[in-house]
Amino acid sequence: MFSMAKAKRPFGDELLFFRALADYTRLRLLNLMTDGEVCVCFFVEVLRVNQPKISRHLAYLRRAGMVAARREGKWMHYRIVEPPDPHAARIFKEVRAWLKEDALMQRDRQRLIKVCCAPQPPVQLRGAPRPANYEL
Amino acid sequence: MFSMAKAKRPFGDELLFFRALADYTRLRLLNLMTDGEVCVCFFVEVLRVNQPKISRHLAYLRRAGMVAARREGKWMHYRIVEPPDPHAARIFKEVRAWLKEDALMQRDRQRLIKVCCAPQPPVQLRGAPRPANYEL
DNA sequence: AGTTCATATTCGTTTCCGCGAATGTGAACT
DNA sequence: AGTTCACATTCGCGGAAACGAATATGAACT
Repeated sequence: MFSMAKAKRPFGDELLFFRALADYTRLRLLNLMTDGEVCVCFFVEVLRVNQPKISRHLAYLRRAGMVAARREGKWMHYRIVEPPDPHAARIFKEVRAWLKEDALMQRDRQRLIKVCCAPQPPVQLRGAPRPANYEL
Repeated sequence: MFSMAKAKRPFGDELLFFRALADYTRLRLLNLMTDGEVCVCFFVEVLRVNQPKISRHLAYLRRAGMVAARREGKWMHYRIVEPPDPHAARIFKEVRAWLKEDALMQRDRQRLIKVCCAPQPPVQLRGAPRPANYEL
């Protein structure tokens, strides 16, 4: 499954891994998942990015073996998973630690908390399942 | 100098870093420098890639703060340098360890040794300064 | 059955990146 | 001065990646 990508180009696994990290939107998505799984609708609301773009980038991250999805009725929750390769896993962990210190990324996470815990959530999020660790 | 890239895009440093790693030729170049500095002419010979392409990718790596150059007469030697950011430095170190285990990368390094230590070097390399740690 | 809502995918366009070819630069010579 | 050699940069082109808009899928309802 992870080695399937090797067929396309030489050095497929490593390239797929680094290319997944070489995009601002994808880094923002990973950052929002640092404290647990998050529903797609929250990504759209917090990042103020249209929904197809979010879904496309999440699919990219899933192909790279960095996230996994879980269904809950109509909603999809995405969470970070550890890459099978030990080198990739160590790098990935350090990347997330890097993101955690970045000022822009911190603002994104604060906005996620704000949206989740608001007493009156935005219209688009009525009844949406809140991310883990952000229950009221 | 390193923060200059931030002006272009948000999250400039991190993106520049990961994009530098998201190319097969650049990974090969980094891999060949694992044991010390290497002259440009050896990159061309070992990777069998035309010279402007090598120079362009080396310039990219230098902009990303991953390599530094040293003049020696007509020749230019490139070496790996530690990125200033501690997170980037740790990731970078782990990346090189990853490359070191890859089969294709090992073949590249063996070819570098072969070219350097050949009793009769190829015509293009007559008199070229050999890389560090590969003296006859 | 149909409808709605959340998400995924396809489509066509644009934008960006890497490429080869040609040219430029700068050092070491005659 | 000019020439040669090693490397850097510029140029225009082709392919890949990201985009917005439209459409498809799939689950939970009436």
